[in-house]
Amino acid sequence: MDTTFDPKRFEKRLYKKWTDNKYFSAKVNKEKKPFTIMMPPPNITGQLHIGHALTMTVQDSIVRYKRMKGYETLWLPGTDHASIATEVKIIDKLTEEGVTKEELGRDGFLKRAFEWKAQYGGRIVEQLKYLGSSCDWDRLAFTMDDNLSRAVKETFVRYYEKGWIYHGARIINQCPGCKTAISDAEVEYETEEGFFWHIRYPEENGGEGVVVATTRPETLLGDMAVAVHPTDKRYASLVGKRLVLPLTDRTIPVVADEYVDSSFGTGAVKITPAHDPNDFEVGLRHNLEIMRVMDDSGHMNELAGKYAGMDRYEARKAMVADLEALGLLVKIEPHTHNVGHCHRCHSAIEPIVSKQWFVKMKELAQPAIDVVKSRELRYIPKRFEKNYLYWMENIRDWCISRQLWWGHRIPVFYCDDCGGEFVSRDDLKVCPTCGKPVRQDEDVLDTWFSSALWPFSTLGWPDKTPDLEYFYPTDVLVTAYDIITFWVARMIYSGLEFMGEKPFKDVLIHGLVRDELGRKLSKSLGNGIDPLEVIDKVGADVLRISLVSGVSAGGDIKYSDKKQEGYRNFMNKIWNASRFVLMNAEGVDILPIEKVKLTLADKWIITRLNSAISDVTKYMERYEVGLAANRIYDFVWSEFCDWYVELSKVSLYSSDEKKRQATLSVLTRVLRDILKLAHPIIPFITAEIYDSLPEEVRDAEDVMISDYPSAKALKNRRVDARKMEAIMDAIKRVRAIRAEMGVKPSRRTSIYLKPSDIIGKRTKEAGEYLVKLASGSDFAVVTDKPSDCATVVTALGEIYLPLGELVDYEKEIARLGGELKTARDELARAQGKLANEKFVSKAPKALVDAEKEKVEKYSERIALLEDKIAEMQKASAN
RNA sequence: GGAAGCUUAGCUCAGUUGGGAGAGCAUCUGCCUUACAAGCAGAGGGUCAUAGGUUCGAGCCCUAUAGCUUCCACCA
Repeated sequence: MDTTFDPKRFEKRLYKKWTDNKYFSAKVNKEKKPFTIMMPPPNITGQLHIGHALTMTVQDSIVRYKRMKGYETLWLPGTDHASIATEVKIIDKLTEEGVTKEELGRDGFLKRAFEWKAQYGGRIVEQLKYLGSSCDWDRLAFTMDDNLSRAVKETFVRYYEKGWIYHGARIINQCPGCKTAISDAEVEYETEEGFFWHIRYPEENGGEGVVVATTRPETLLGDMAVAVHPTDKRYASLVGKRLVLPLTDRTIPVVADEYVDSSFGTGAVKITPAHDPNDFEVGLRHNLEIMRVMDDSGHMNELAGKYAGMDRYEARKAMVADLEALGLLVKIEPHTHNVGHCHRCHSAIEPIVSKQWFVKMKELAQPAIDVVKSRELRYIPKRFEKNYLYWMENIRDWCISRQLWWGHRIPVFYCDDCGGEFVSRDDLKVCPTCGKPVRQDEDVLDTWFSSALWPFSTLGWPDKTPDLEYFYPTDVLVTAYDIITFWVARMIYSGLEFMGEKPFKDVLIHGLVRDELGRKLSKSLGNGIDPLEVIDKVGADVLRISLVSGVSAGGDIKYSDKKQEGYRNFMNKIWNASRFVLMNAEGVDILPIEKVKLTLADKWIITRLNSAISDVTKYMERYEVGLAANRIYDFVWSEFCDWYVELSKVSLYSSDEKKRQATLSVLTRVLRDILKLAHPIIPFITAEIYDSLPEEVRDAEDVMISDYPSAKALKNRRVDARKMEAIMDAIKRVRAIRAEMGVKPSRRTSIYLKPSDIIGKRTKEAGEYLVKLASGSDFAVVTDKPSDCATVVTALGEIYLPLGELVDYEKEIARLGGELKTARDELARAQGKLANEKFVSKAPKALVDAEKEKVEKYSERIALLEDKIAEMQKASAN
């Protein structure tokens, strides 16, 4: 093995081995319980970013863990066509080439889109492989694959037949940039500094009329009324009268409607049913006509008179100027308000009345609410349920049609001849009624319409397949919180509706990746992190554990170079510790640890390993991958490397072959279990080292298909472990006092021990460890303190170090004085507690006993320290 | 306007039936001790946001306040 860890030497090779051997593939296997995760399909818009790396690492860690735990584990990968997002990207590219999508035509455009998919979809797959993702590549899915498209049509038809899909004119969010309708969920609101234009609408008969305040004067041309509150005295006399609509020759009525807030603006609102959702409702109540004055791209249409053809902002400017010239512009007031923007292209969205396809949500939503309320389907952490339920309970009908080309075309066919409208699973060419040619609806479906079906469409639905039977419902859905309403909710009601069963048992929500300053990572901020660059520099394992280590349910994680460096060092630590073990184990027959005579240190590390295994297992069962990673880090570094490897050198460098063999058996066994424990999180380095383990401890062809360690497999040796801990306490205290006294490490000294009861007969063994780890030259058990010695009071007993001239009496007295003070404080504290009757009567007995023990212990210690100090004072006087 | 989360060492964060505050990084001191200087040993550093309450006992439970973050709603 090389002296430093270099992931480039093995990551690709190992991944190839895993896929060649089909370790990732899952089949229906009645002997085993299934464990299934559907990968949230990344959009084929580009490449994976650091957020993907996080979510994929969490999923892969869970999946690898479950696989080692003996489940038939399916992690099903795929990509999403991402209708609008991808179409925008492709159009950008076409624009660079100087081509429009219209010039290409629908078929030409789709050809380009599939080429795009091949390129970017392929790249995403490559990236997932670099990360180490153990997904079943034979099942790689794409939302526009034939079978998934079939599922989409099936769904549409079934909804339609139930009367849950309708075609109607409603106010939708029009994105002038993407030139399509978008759903409510795709609108992002931002606070902007704008203006309130106060405009006078004179009375028909020449009266003053009313002043309305608006933030969008360009919609004035579509005004059909002015509304005031029914109880507003200021305008009571005007209700029912007609006003002249400025810049036009139309007149409009004043209506009274509860919707108006008298205290806001001027208390009079212009009503534009075609361009505002609230106004649309008001219009319905007052039987107003709908007059749409803007087209899909945000330009004024032919009904806008002289403003026709102008962009909405251009028209706004022109109209404001004209109003001013007419003396109808009363004032302009600065006004901050929220403006909706397109989630994709960031254009200000325009509410516009339009005929679109909708899904009725009320009935679909109810079971999806119930299943979460009853905790049959759980969010982890729970607090996200509240968000979800609020959204579901207030859900509005879902606008599913998009004026795009890339996506699933709406399976509705029109016959212009007889006026028939047909919904069909198959593509119709002619009208079923009159036999004339039909045309298909031009629009495509919202991209989430297909991803809503992901948990079962990928398993063969609408056919009843063995896969569906076995793997559905899936076990856990892992995703970030920003996608709950878009996607998670839609999968839940779709699963309940079509499968009659929830699509997953748990939803594990993690946060977003942020930089050191807590900012979102983005290209525009320049703080983006490219996962591939990180992998190239430090390897996939480092990236994985760096990401996962900050993850705690639902919280965001911060990524920094420091963190990355820390875990790079950790990998190196594992690498070198393994190197140490394997070098020493060469040529030695390794035995099962049950069959060898164990040292105190051996027994100690086994109890610690046991504890680590049970903690890590507990965390993994709860999907707390971050905590599992931390626990592994602590065990490997602080317990295994810092202590056990050092302690083991006593045996390894001894001439006792049996002892050597025993300790090497423990070293290799513990190392093996470390590799297994850590494998789900850092798969590459663990697999690479596992392959080099001695045959005797390797229990599988590859660590990824080996059994996960079990705490039950190891017998605990608590009593001896406690002896070892006393020795370790002594080592630490000796080291500390040497450092404090400025004793050079090169200066070894004798170590004399006046043992306490805890160590029993094993003082010789204790001495070996002390000499090795606490810079000793030799060791002896004594009953009295030799002269010119510093005293160290430890759990193991009193230790004397002959430091002769280095013993500074004054310093020693001060140091012991300090220890004395702490001991007295502790005593006082324990006595105080015991003096409290209520504590003694109410606290658990074990606790009270512990306090009593403390009183004894500290009393003894105080007496001892007082003695020592007195001795010192005597010695210094001489 | 509604809701949620966060506030613990200089920084990033752990702390899960309430029983003496932890890690990593940073800082300081000393070490090339034959796995590792990407390392080892030692040290300093915290009225656990503030104010109350419950309890024998609160970082943890309850109430209020402040600051930060996010989500939802969208009053022209």
